[in-house]
Amino acid sequence: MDTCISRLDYMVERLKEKGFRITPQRIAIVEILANSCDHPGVDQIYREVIKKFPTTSLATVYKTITLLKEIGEVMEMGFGDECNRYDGKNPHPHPHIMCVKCKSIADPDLSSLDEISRELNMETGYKIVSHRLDFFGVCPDCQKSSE
Amino acid sequence: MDTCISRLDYMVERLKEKGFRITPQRIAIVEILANSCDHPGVDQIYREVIKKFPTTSLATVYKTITLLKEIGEVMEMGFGDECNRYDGKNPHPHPHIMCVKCKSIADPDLSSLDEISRELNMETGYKIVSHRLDFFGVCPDCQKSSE
DNA sequence: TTGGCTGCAAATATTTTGCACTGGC
DNA sequence: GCCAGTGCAAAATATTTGCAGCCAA
Repeated sequence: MDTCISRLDYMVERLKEKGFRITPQRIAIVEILANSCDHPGVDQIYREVIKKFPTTSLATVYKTITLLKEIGEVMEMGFGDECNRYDGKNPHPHPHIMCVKCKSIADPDLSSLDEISRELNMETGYKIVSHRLDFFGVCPDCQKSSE
Repeated sequence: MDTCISRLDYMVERLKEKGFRITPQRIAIVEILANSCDHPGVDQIYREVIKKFPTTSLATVYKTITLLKEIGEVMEMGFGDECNRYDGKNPHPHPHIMCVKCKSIADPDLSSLDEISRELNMETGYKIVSHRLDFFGVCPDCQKSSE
């Protein structure tokens, strides 16, 4: 069942069933997105990929990410300032917390967001399709090192 | 008192007290940011400004917005996809709701966000300095017109 | 008067696109 | 073998910067 296959395998499966070809470059990119907990940016993914496939171009990274976004298996996190960051482990809206110093991003546990969406729907008449909730702060490590 | 002066006057005052010069272009840009409810983007501001001062350059608009961001009187809303949008009426974190069709942005009423921040602080050890909560949906008007 | 501000153009950064070649299926 | 995918370079987009002249204080 679904629960038995890895996120990597699941994403590759999704690509296949949508009729997209499975290339080594795509596997490498999907693998990075599926396995890294640090919500990598494009260039981080790129640097990682060229370790395995040195001729890979940045364009391919962009194209693959765009593809994965379109089939809903990667979520773009929209931090326009720096380059974008991506979540391939959990591509559905959920809260993030970013350290303003080291730029690390973690996934805190916070419930009751869906409830807020529903409340908002009733209140405003909008048909809510998505949301984002991001916190910005200083992580415990950076608080220590700045003393 | 503070409560008696307009947001425009307040922002101009803030620029003065920080030692920045008050130029006609700056007043025009601040006025747009202080008075428009539609959370304008850079080019919308630009097009508005050149109605009054046709020689104004895009660079000046960017510089002024950057300046206002730095003194905390304008909040950047970080919708990286399209160009950025800005809130000059209320530059402090508060929920937004954007229509994915017409790109309009409104300010819904939602309380209890500060509470969530505090909860998060305790839970994660981060020192929260800011947050953003944005909803994406289809506004009532666009729901009608797509039927 | 004078140094910050403006406006122009060039530079930068990021992402997208055109196209010939390659390789997954 | 066919055509989607790749890699390169060029283009498109958004924003920043350098600098000469100007004007708010």
